[in-house]
Amino acid sequence: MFQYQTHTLRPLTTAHLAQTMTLLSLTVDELRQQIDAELSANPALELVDERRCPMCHRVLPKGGNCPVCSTPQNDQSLEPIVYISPRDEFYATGDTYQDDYPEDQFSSQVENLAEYVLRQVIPELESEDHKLAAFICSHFDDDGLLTITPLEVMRYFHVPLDRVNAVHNVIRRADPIGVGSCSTQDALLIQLDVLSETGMVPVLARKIVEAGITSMSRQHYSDLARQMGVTVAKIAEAMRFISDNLNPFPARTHWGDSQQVNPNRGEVYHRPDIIISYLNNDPEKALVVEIIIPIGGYLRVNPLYRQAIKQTEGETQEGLRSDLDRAGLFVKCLQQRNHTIRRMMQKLVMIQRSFIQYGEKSLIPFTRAQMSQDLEVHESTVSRAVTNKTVQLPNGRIVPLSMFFDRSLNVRTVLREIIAREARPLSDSELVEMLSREGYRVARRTVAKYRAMEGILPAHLRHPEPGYNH
DNA sequence: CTATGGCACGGATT
DNA sequence: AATCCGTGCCATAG
Repeated sequence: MFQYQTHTLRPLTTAHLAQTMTLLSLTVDELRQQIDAELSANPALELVDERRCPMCHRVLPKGGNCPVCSTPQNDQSLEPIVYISPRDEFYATGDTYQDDYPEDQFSSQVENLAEYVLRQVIPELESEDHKLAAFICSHFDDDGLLTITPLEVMRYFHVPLDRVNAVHNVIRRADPIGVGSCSTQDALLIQLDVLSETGMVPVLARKIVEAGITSMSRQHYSDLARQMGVTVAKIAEAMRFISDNLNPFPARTHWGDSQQVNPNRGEVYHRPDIIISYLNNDPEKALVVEIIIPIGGYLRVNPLYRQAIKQTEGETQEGLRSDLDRAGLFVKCLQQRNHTIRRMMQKLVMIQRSFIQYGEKSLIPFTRAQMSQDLEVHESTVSRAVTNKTVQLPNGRIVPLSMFFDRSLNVRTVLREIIAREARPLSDSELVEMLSREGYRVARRTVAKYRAMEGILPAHLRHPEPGYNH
């Protein structure tokens, strides 16, 4: 946890840097925590409940749009509009954020998942088990897996392990099935259990999951085949079932209702830190980039406080001044953070416009290092600004910001397309040929790696029969 | 003999 | 300084 040195009187430049860097790397949720903490700790800091139009900076009427800018001018310029957007509501999938439970009961990021699961299981449990359930639910990680063990829960509450396990099992069968499992393997097993209650589950699928989570994820089909004593094709079939019906990370399917059709990695389901859209929703128009700060209104140093300081003396004044300095520093750091991100997004959006508009195929390989040169900041600054942040694209997808810096995503996408429309299974070396024809020069070995990344089987295991072809 | 995966190396990236 | 990524070489399966 981030803590202030309690009595730094003047904002040293090192403190500046340290804090700005810290703030820079925070996601909206974490930033929210920081701001809340700072607000309650420091009386000199004030949250002004007033919004200004991001375009023209006029004060907005409550809940309304800017009378001047709400219908943006017929702006033909494609220059992206980048602005800081103060908002505190939950907007990820358009639904409103509900909070039936006191906020600080759970930790920030998985708060909604925790509540969602808890709400389901509460009715099924005896009331003395509620606290167990709440405790377990508050220890989900981002993927919906448990960060603690049942044993720890047992020790914490001094209750029999059986009871913990009973509660635990109820939770794991709740909606994102497998949520709260201790490992990906556990999650898969529970999902198999639940599935087998309703429909058919290939025996082989279960055996694979039980046996080799490691060789499974790396697609060692032949190893598995030998181990199980069946043909490789059978294994492939079972794996298909697994990847179609099971999910090792329960939380990920659940929040992605908009696009469940993307089993490939890359999707993230948190509230985004940045939202990109088209002006007037028109793909021909400029891009609008909102950088979210998780408060309504804006922060400033309380002017009354500044006056009060002049009327006091001695010790009290020292105390007040320290608060004042800290508040000023905080606001300044926040501004700096926003400024850096704003500049970065401005650049990024201009470079990756085609990616945003036309999809992964058009992603231009671009590194953080190049970005840092363009922006004339240190590489680590860019790095911090990028990691852990997520972006909502105009089509509604929420992806990690780091995707904008993926060196091979475009090639992988083209590769996927080639394979999708291939008439017969092409070997890796043939794929190299196809790719180079489209202008992508990669080694044979690399194609194999990309295939693995995309979860595509090797040529001799791809069905030549009428599956799907365009 | 061909296709593919493992290991490891070097250079780029973070 | 640590990590990631593309690639070459070699072993193995078919």
